[in-house]
Amino acid sequence: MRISYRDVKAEILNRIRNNTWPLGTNLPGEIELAKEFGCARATMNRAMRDLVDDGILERKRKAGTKVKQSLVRQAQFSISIVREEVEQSGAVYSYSLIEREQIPAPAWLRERINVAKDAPILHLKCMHYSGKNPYQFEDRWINLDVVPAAKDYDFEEIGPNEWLIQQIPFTTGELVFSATNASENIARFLKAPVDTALFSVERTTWLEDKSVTYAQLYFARDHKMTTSI
Amino acid sequence: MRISYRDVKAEILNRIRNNTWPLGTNLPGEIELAKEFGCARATMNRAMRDLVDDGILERKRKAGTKVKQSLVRQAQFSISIVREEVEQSGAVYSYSLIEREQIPAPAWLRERINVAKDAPILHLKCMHYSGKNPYQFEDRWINLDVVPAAKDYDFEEIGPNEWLIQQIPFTTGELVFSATNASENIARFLKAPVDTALFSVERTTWLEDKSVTYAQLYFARDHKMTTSI
DNA sequence: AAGTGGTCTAGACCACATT
DNA sequence: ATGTGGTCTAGACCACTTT
Repeated sequence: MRISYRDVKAEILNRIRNNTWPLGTNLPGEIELAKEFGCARATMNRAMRDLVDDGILERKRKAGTKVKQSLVRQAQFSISIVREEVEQSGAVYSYSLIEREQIPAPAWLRERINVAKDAPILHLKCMHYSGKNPYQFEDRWINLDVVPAAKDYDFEEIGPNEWLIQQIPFTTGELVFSATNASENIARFLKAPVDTALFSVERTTWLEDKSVTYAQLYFARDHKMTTSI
Repeated sequence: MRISYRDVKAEILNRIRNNTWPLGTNLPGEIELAKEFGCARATMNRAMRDLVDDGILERKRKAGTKVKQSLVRQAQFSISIVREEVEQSGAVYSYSLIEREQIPAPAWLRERINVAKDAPILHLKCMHYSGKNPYQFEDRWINLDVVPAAKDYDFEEIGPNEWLIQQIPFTTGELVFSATNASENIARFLKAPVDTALFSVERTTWLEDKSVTYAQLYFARDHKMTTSI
């Protein structure tokens, strides 16, 4: 049988496991290994590139390939829109807009995202429900200089999260996960006692180099985010 | 100039952006597209496989390639060992073992991980520090049937997290992120008021189909976990 | 200047899923 | 049975890094 890049990956992992190639080892070059494994160089190359993605190997031109000193696992999870999150759990999703105001960018926001002084900002507060239970409280700020269409959209039916993804799907961003004690206000919306520990996410989004939106998301008590590694 | 798979990716993304290929569209086959783009089929293939990894396209043999209906972004972050996390922030890492006991697996643990009744378990409590500040409290349970070597290791110098990665680097597992109100006990260790919202992680680890370890990790108050997408 | 990985090509055959 | 993606090969040239 021909050698598959999967076979090559498996064998390389084996050699690392059984200490033929301990952590930190420099491996032979692609051409040499390909010859030893009896496969084409392209096959060896794909296997090794895959292992770089998996966080197992490091490669540098001229320097060669080595086994990473510490094998950090790559955890991965997908960020979907809230509605899909809820519906995937089998519950009925509903949404409600709490507040909508257009204001100049406050100072604290200008420290977080790159907007001009007095740039027009749309500030929205809304709730997402899973069945009858509160699921997430969303506090969102949209840069109207970048997304002027938001000015004319009422956000009564569709949440800003879902609307924005439809409008400008190709953005980069940052996610910050943390834990927050529920304020009186948020506690009321999420039907939890004040000071309850809430899982929260801050999300910042850019389009090219322009700041699109900043959002603080507070999940209902006991919310868990799971990922396999 | 020759067409690179990066060029192909960029152009495909452009066509999705400008609605040449709206969400959900079925794309032409590889051979046809490769001809149109003026590149080899292998190049087109690599570009498209990359876009599948990026969560943009879906491919099925015979059925063909289509733009995903909803573009869920893949957030990725690497799980390193605590010491490296701390040292990467520029602080000095230190560690201390609080408690070490060997007991039969309690019932609640047997519900979480797959261990035999009365299987010997090593239970460890420890603290990780960033400089003089508490960084993480770790409550860990190790299955001695799978990792018998832990029986003879004292964990005074090296934490179970780091030790386990050295011993059995190739494991699979699950991570569960949540927020917890600090118990009296944990609050003391993390030098935070009782009920402070703490970012916490549960980690379950398997080797093949055998349960290796279960850990509850509580980070110091205001801890943030960041990832770019 | 030289060595190593990065990528492209053209062609071939395989594997899976649908018809 | 057929069409589409999945992968392997052999060969070539390029690009980055270090010497």
